[in-house]
Amino acid sequence: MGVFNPTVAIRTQWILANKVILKDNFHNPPRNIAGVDVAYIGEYGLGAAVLLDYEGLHTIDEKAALIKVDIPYIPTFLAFRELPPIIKALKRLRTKPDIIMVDAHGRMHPRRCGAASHLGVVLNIPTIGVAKSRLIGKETNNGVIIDKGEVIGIKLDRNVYVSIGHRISLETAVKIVSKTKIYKIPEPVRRAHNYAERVKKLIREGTIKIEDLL
DNA sequence: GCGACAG
DNA sequence: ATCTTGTCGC
Repeated sequence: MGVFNPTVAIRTQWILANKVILKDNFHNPPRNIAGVDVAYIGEYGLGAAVLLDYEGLHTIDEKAALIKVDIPYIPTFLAFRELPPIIKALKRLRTKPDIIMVDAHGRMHPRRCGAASHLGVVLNIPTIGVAKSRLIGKETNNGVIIDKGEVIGIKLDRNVYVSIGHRISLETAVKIVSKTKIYKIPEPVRRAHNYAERVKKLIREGTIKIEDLL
């Protein structure tokens, strides 16, 4: 594990948080939407990016990428560990996504810079954060998540947290998540997760060589 | 100081 | 996240 500097990381997050656009800033509805996720194979992080058409939610493209991960998982600093493999996989998609759904929190973060927001600002692409558990904030009876008097996200169903990533309003983010939700986990991130597991299995079986995804 | 803590 | 098989049920 390489060294990780929390002080620098915190400073970076505040800077990026201030660049987040909290209103809709993209062609709505989008033509397509991408889902991203990361699986682990030893010292490698396997980034997965799946692109679907927003209309029928059909898979248009799916790409994977491996990269060595030397940063440990530390709550509130997930982006520094998972974004490298995710960005590498995204760059392999044949089409640039209109919007990206990330398997993590966005604004629902102590410094308002969860991995979803971090990714959106760095790539300047609209993003939405979808997590399966809470990181911060308190929930009101109606599913609204609040932190320091600020609405930072919404809780759907049982354990599906939605927050904006970048260039989108919370209202629109919730609408998009709801529209792409067939099962508990919305399709973009669900497919990215399944794809990552599928590739991971092929690697373990030897069908795919690690070098081919580096 | 104590408890919480995305994946 | 990961270690791991089958099994019960719609």
